[in-house]
Amino acid sequence: MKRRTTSSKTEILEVLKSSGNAMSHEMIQTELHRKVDRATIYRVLNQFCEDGKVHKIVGDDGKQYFAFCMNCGEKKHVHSHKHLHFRCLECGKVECLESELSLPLPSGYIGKVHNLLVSGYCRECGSEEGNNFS
Amino acid sequence: MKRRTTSSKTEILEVLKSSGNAMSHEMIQTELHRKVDRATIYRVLNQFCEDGKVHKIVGDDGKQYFAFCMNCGEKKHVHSHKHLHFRCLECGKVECLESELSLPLPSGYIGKVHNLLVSGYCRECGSEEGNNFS
DNA sequence: TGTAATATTGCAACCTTGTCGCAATAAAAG
DNA sequence: CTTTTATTGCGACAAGGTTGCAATATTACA
Repeated sequence: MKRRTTSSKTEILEVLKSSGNAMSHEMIQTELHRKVDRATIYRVLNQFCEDGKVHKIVGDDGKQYFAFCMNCGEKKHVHSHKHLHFRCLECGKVECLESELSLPLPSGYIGKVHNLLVSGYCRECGSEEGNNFS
Repeated sequence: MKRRTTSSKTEILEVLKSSGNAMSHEMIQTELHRKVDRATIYRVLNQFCEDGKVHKIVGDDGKQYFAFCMNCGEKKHVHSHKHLHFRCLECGKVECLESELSLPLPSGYIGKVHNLLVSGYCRECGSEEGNNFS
């Protein structure tokens, strides 16, 4: 299966890049100028994942989020997205945090995929008037 | 809403306790002797979560898993399940790991819920003949 | 440039997970 | 034993994601 360059792919990647955050299929759809089918968006995103252009994180809301990931997208250590993610319960933003964590597994265990997410309130949403989360 | 003790509740909690792992609704259902409705299982599990008897972790498969959590279930620091989880891609087991991690958030960020999961191959599945994961 | 091969798209259909409303049932209090 | 009301089972539903298929668009190659 040789890949072909299409406008869907370039536009979706562009949206992810310029956003800088991890985005759900829905977020991407609303950012696209053209109307692109749901199935197509997923197919494109899964291709990007395979190719290591993008990585996926599953939220505690059960949804899939995809990120171009400024921190590690350029580097070549594809498929080792061992960093923490943060999802804001207020504004919905999902971002990659820089922190490279060490995750001690029991001996004999082999870790393949990392899904590390904290949800809560980001700086903007946590400091808003009226909000009093702790 | 005062809670009532029912056989569904006691049996489901018993299954979770004796398993020791985090279980999906489906895993629980197959362990129950009696037939209990899917909706009931979810309602019971969500009650347990509210009461701090059990905690929930969302897998990178998008499914919800519930654990009695031997490590912290007895202690009183309810709702602070900041530990790592491991899901085996081969046998499906989901377990709570002991490790208490420190998760550095950017300043101003407020973490509420932790969903920390590594998936891969557990000791038994990783060492089986024929398997050559790396 | 024109044509064939095939990757991609849109659409509809489908599956799974999880939730909800409602009537029937069962636990608890008196 | 009766009343109150939490719980259950059933069916229906919504959302997220995947798949099959025919139509379309890219690419390679003559």
